[in-house]
Amino acid sequence: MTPPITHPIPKKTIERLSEYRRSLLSCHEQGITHIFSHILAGMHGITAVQVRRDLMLIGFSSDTKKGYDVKVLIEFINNILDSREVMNLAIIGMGRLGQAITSYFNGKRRKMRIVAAFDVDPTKVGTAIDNIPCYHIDSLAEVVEQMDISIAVISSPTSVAPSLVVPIINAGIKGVINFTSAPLNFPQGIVAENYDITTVLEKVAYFVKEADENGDKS
Amino acid sequence: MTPPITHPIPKKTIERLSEYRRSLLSCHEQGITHIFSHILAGMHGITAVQVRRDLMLIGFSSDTKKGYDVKVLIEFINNILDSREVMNLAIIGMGRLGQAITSYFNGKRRKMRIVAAFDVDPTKVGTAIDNIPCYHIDSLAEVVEQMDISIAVISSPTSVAPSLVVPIINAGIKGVINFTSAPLNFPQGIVAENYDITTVLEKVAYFVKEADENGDKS
DNA sequence: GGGTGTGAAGCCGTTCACAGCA
DNA sequence: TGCTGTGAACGGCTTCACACCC
Repeated sequence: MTPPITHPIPKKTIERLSEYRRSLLSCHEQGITHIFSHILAGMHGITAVQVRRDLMLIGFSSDTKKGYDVKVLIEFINNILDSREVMNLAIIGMGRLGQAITSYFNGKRRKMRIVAAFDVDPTKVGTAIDNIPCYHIDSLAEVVEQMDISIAVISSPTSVAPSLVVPIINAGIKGVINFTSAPLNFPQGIVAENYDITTVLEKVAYFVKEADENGDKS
Repeated sequence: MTPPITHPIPKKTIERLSEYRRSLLSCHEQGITHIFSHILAGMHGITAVQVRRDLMLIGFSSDTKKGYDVKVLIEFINNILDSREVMNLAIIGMGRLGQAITSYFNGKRRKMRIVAAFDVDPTKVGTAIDNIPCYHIDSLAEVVEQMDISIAVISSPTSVAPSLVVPIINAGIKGVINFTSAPLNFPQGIVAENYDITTVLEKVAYFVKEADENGDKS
């Protein structure tokens, strides 16, 4: 049932599919069986055309004019986004941010699971936090190999983040999400996303300031 | 010294300015006084042209050909990004994510400060966590008014996030960063950024899967 | 009429290519 | 020569406009 995959799906569309899916799941739980493009769009503050275009890009179309079948669409998005096998993730840095991410995330998706944490704190190493076993960072390569981990989430202090790059590469990690403020460069072949919380705060602050100074029309 | 501000600066450029600034500050600490565009670019995994274009857009240019003067450039970016007065922020949801954000952020920037937290947990309300006083969410409007808070960071459980929208609007908040998975719609006039951690994880997972299935050239 | 699917146009951000300057 | 500044080309994403279908 996986669509033949025509041509590459844009990054932005992938992001929105992930968001659509969450809304659709929540609709499904509420017993909603069909949904119009403009309703789905409204939930996300975007236009109906945008939604329809995204669905077109993934090759989805509804046969009926009563809106999209929620259950069918969820399945379709699952087929696009989810990997066949469960994808295993590791958290590097099991401080408050690491724990927050773990508890926000685990259990939410069937095809992704945070299976290991890494830290240097001797009070954490060797224990399990929120049911996630915590290892010393030095054993990254072995554990990644043993547990078949493909993605690493960096939630360590910013200062130690740069020193993680080489170990992560050597461990054979395929994807990285970096939540620290240190911009990290990984070689071609590793999917990396820098997701710096400080930057968002500063960005919002800037546009608030701008709105205040200028266009704040009555 | 604030530049006359020609025409609106793109969102993406603002994000990068925030990132450049952090790198420049770290260069400055190390005693580096001048930096070439291609060096700065390399730190962020982008091209030198991109850096120069960004600086062009904010009206910065170097008189010397020995690279950009680090200190001068930092000051220039400060003038763009920072507000004149300190901007006060509130955290809504003082769980692990809220605490993590607070400790990651506070003290980092002179012109932004997290000054209050809101929660419903009676063991938290009335106390101070990491030196941030914690109030009950019901007193949002009063505290926002009293403390002159303009930005709210939502780090509550996803399930309660939708119920925060109206109180936030009524409290007169000007900017919102939403870290939950619930897409929130705020009216025109409020700067809002949805910053969903789950989406990033799913996005990276997708592109890892894609790289695995297709182009993984030797 | 109210909704969907989609070519074509438009917009925005990045990259190219090159002029100018020490 | 090596770096900066920038008009122009390019490419990706969004929006317009409209055909089609219940």
